[in-house]
Amino acid sequence: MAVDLRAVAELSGVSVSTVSRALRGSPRVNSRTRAKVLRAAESLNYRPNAAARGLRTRQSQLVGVVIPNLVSVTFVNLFSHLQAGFRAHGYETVLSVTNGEPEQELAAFATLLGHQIDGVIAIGSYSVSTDFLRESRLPAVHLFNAPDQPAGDCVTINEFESTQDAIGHLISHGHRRIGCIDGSSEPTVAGYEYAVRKHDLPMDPQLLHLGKYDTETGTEGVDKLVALDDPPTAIFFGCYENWLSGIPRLLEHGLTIPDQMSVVCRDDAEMLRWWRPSISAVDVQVPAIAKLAVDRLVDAMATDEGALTEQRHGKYQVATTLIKRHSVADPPRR
Amino acid sequence: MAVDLRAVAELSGVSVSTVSRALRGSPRVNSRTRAKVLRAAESLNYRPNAAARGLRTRQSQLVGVVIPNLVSVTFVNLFSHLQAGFRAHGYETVLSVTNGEPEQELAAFATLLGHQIDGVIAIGSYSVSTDFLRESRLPAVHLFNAPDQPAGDCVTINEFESTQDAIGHLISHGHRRIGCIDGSSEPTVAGYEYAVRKHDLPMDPQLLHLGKYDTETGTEGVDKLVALDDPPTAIFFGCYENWLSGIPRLLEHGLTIPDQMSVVCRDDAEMLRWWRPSISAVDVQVPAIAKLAVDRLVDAMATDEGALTEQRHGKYQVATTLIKRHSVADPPRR
DNA sequence: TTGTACGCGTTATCAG
DNA sequence: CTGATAACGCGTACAA
Repeated sequence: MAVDLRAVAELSGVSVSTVSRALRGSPRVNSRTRAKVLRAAESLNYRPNAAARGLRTRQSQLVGVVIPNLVSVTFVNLFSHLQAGFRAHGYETVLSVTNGEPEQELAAFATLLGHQIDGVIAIGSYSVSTDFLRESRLPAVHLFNAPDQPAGDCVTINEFESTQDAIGHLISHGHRRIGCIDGSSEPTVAGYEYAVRKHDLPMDPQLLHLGKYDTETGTEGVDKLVALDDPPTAIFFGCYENWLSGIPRLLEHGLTIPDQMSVVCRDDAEMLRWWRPSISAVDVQVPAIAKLAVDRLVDAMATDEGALTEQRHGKYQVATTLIKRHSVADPPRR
Repeated sequence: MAVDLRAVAELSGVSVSTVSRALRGSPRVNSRTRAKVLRAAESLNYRPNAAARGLRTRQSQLVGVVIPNLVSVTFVNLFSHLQAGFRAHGYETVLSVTNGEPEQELAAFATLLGHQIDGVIAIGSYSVSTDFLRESRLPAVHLFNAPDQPAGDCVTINEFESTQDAIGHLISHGHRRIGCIDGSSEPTVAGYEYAVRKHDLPMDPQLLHLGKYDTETGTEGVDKLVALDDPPTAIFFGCYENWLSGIPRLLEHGLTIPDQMSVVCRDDAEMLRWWRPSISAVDVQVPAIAKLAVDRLVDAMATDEGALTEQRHGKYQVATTLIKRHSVADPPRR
C-alpha cells in the first residue's frame, strides 16, 4: 500500500541502496541514474518513512519544546521562533504544554523520550523533572530558568536588571511608593530592593505581591495594593499573565493610567502598544532568546556523540529593553 | 547504550517476546513472570521506542494539528483542548503553524505525513493542500471550514447564524447603521445581509469591511468605517485578530464604548470580560468543537482499516452563544 | 505459558 | 558507481 524505497527501486530498475543514496544526495551515484530515480520517486509520490530512518540512524530530527502555557504571548512568540529556528536546522518541533504542573512536565519528558526526540527545550522546569532530564542524558537547554543542577545550557533574561531598570524609571519620575506584582522570582525581588535602596527610599514589603505566573495573581495583587493604607502611586508587573488581568483590574478600581497610577510591565506585547494610554514595558527580546536557545541545543545535539560525561553547562543571559510609552507620569500631589 | 527489550529480557531471564507481551499487558503470560519483567523494566528505566513500535504496527499514535496561527486565543484554546482530548485516547499531538500561508500548510502536511502521523486536524485549510490531503488518504477532520471536496469530516461554527444573532442584537437596540469587520467569510456576509433585510433596514456595502484574519484588517476596517460620511453607530467584529486591534483603534479615534459606538465581537476571550466596559461577544464553544473533532478523527482512524473508498464525509456545526455584557447601548441621538 | 524467527522501511557495510 | 545483506527495536505468527 504505502510506497517505499523498494517500490521506487523497482520502477527505476535499480537497487534500494542506490535509490537511498540518490535520494539523499550522495555523490557516489551516477547523475543519470540519479535523475531516473528522482523521476520515479516523484511519480510515485515517494515520501521517506521518518520512523524507519530514525530507527536506523538513531536520530529522529525531532526536538521537544516543553512549555508551561500558551496564554502568555511571550511563550507563543517564543514557540513560533523556536519552531522556525529548528526547522532551519532540519529539525521538526514537538510541543508539550504542562500547565505549570510538575507531573505533567515529567510526563511530557517521558513521552517525548519515548518518541526518540533528539533534544529538548525546557521552559520553567521543576527540579524533579530536571533531575529526570539530566539522568536521561538527553541534550537539553533550559529557558527562562537556570536550575542548580541543570541538564544543559541555560538561557535566561536578566530579571534582576530589568526589574531595577523599570523601578528606577518610576523612581526617576518621582514615585516613592512602588508596587511590584510577579510570579515568585528572587531576582525580581532583589532588583526591586536594590533599586529602592540605591535611591534611599524606604523598603516596604507590603508593596511586594509575589504569587504565581497566572491571571489570578494579577487581580489579587492589584486588589491588595490598592487597599493599602498608603497605596503605591505606581506598579510594576513582572509577567504577562499578571498584567493581562491586573491592568483591567486597576481600571475597575476606577484608577486612571497614568494620572492616578503609573504602570510598567515586563513582557511586551502588541496589545500594550494599542491600549490607550499605551503602556511602557520591558521587552524580553524573544527572537534573540529563541535564536540563542536553538543554537545551543543544535550544538549540544551535534557534539553529543562525543558525550563529555561531566560537561560544564553554559549560562547565558539576554539583555532586556525598557520601552517608554505613555503609562508613566509623575505621581499625583497629595 | 539505550535500554531496549533485549536488555530487559536478559535481566529478567526470559525472551524478548515474553517481555513484550508482559509489558503490553497480554493475558498470555504468567503473572509471576510478568511481575519479574515489570520489575526489571522499572529498574532499567525501560521506555519503549515509539519509532520501532510504529514501524512494526504501522501506527504512530501521533496526530497532526495544522493551524494558521497561535495569535488568536481561540486557536490556542482549541489546541489545548485538542491535545488533552487526543491524549485521553492515547494519541500525542504534533502542532504545525502555517501563518496562513498555503505553501507552509502544504509543507506541514508533507512533513507530518513523513512522520507517519495517524491522522490530522486541518484548520482553515486551502484548496491545494486539501487536495494533497485528500489524495494522501490520511484520516482527517476539517475545522472551522468545510471545503467543497473535503478530505474528511468537517466541523464548523455557524457563522451565518452567529452573525445574524449579533447583528440582530444590535438592531434590537435601535442601531440602523452597523459596521461589520471580518476576514473574508461568505456566511458572515450572508448573515449580515439577512439580519439587515429581515428588519427592513437599507443594505449599505460600505459598512462591510472584509479583509483577512489578522490585526491589520482590524485597524484598517475601523479607520474606514469611522471615516464614512455617515458612520455606523455599532460594529460587529467577526474574529479575534480583528477585534484585538480594532477595539483599541476605536478608542484611539476618541470614541467611547458603548456611548458613541456599540461593539459586539465573535471569538470570546477572558480579556473581553476584563476590559471596561466589558465587551459583548459570541462564544464559539471551543471545548465542544474540540471534543467533536477529536471524536470524529479518532473514529476515522479506527475505521480506516476498513477503508471505504468513496466514503461520504459528515458535516457538523456547533452552535454559538451570544454573551451580553456592557458594550452595547442605544445609538446616540443625532 | 514461553521461545524462535521474521519483517516493518531505512541506512550502512562491504563486495563487486 | 552499484548491489546484496545485515542491522535498528519491536510485535506477532508459529512452533514448542
